[in-house]
Amino acid sequence: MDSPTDLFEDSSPQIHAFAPSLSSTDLPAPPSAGRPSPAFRPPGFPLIHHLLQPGGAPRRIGGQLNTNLRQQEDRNLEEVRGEVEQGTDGGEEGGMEREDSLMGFKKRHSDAALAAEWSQDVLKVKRMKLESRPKGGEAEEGGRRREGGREGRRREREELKEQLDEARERLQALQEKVWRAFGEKHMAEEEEKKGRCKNREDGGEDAGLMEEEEEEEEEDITEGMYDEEDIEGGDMEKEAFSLLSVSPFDSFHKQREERQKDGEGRMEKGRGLHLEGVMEEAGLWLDCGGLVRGDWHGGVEEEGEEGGQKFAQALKVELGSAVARVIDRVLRLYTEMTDPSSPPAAISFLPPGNDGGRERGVWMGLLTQGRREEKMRGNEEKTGRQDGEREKQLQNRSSGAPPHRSEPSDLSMPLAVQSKLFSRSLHHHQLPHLPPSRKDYLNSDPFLEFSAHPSSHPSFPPLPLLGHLDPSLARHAHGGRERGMRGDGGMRGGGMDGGELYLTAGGISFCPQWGREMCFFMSVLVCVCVCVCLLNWPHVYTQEGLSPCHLKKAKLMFFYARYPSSNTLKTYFPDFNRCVTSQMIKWFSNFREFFYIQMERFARQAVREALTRDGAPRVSREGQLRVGRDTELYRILNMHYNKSNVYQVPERFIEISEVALREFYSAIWTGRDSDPCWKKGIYKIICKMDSPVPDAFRLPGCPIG
DNA sequence: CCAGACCCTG
DNA sequence: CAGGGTCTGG
Repeated sequence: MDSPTDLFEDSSPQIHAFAPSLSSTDLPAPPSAGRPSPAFRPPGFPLIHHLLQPGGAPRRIGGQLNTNLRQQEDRNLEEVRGEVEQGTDGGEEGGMEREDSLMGFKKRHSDAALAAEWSQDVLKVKRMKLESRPKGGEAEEGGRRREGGREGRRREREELKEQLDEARERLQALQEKVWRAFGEKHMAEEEEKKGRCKNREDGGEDAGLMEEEEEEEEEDITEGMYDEEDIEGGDMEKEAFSLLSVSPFDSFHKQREERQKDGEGRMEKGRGLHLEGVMEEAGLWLDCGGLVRGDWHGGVEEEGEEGGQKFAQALKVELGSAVARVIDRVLRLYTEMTDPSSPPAAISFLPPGNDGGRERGVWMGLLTQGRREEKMRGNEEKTGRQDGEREKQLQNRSSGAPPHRSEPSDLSMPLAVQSKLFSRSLHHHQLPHLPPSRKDYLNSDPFLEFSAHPSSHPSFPPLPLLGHLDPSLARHAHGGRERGMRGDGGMRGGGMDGGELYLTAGGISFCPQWGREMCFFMSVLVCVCVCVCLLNWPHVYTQEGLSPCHLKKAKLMFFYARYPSSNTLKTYFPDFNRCVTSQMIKWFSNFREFFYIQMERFARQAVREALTRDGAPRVSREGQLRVGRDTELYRILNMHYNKSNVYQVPERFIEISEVALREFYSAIWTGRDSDPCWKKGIYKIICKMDSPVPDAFRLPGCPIG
């Protein structure tokens, strides 16, 4: 009735709304396993399916889920597993018709099959999300509309299928547009490019003042791609930032807007001029195929779901714009980097499985070599020395030799871009504006990092930050590269996180058979996957949980509130999201546990002492049953909740501690502790004694030093 | 049935 | 402090 449970009035539906819903140990085998593996079968299918196994995410937070939730996870897993199996068999059959039509639609593009597959994968992603997510919503509603909900979902699913078909068509249209743009822009920009190269040689990007800002941005990209020093510098990181983080998603968390204003302004200007249409298409496509449509058209009345809808809506927008940006970027990369001697992409592309992989590798190598040498000439003229190492690299690349354990090759430029973006996000030490090592970073104060900027609500972080926020990203980066393109796309032990995503991307870029279109699609796919990852595992960017500063603050809050509601927690932790809510609640559970254990211990000790002394407990009671600042009990509590002893323990907490101590003492003395539930009464008393947390705790940062 | 508290263990 | 199991009120 008024058990402590009641104090968490609003927490239940929100805690796990975005928590992993699947177990990491039960990842289905890659659907492609055991099948005749076409040489050109993109790992996209297994990739995206693995990505969709949220269990691959670290379980640290997910582990906070209680038993029932875990059971729910298992159930979801079973259903998703079934879905995956269907997806590989029946799903593909069904997809064949569409694929046929798609092939017919784009006969001249020999990679249309890939396109179809890719879009199928996206559809599967959506389908799987639809299958799994509404279950959470169902649970949240306590089964009230369970029966009706199923029919509703079926309807929704059908509705969605139609929309997905429509989305598919739009995607095709988009692809058409892209191909056209390839050819057209290639021709249109040849002259412009020559001019730019000259400018670069003459001394840099300042010369671009007569160019549109858009062109400057393109300059950044190519510089970053071709110049190792630039890569080490920061251009690529800027690109990574702008590529995925600056987006309409930010309107969801308006606080972020200010911080990103700079980059955004730059981006918005540079974007969407001649490619506006493409982007519109991309956005439209994603809008139509909204990933979790059922969620934001469902129970609006629930507060918890409302947040989910907002999030989903925001993600939808983010996905749309991110994909559009990737397309935009990749497209521009292609068109700009295309050498005059090389035919337009649409023409030069070789069919999948064709032995032209190596050939294409050479071609691409030469393609980039020209630009690279140009760039190097410029640099060497400045530095006045030759760089033999670079020559060697160039030779390797142009010979098509597999760039064993090196930076992603230039064979697949977009993927190389992606990989480098990821790489940069993984190798944090290369980021100039961030601490030199992960350890340092983690030892620093992420709480302050976040809350020092009111704008920095962890909504959708810059991609490069992912590597910082989730150590697992970096941890697996190297090993994964070694593994390269294993059949499972570099999966290890069913684990799946952003790091694995990178590995897969890296693996792709090592495959010489991959054509540019393939890489283009994979780039988009990778982007989508990143977004999906972030949707499913927001804790990936919440620094694998809460920081020591969060802990410190929570402990101090415990002086005031032993049973804070999740609303209270949200109020006092601005950088709070659903994933850390459960952890924070667990913390307070642990705090209470420690508190009551101490109370019981000292109460029992007092009882013992009273009994051994003279059998007259009343005499010693006043002396023993107090928690003055001079007592051992106080010292222990202070040590636990206020280790640094900088904070003045509120008097009220001492009073409450005394109440608790005496209640325990009384219960033990009267033998009520034989009742297995004897503590509940005490809990009830204590939970009514919460006082409001001072406003100082609302301020960002640690409340004290 | 489920979320959350409690309990125990590492 | 985290994780897993159990219990319980709603």
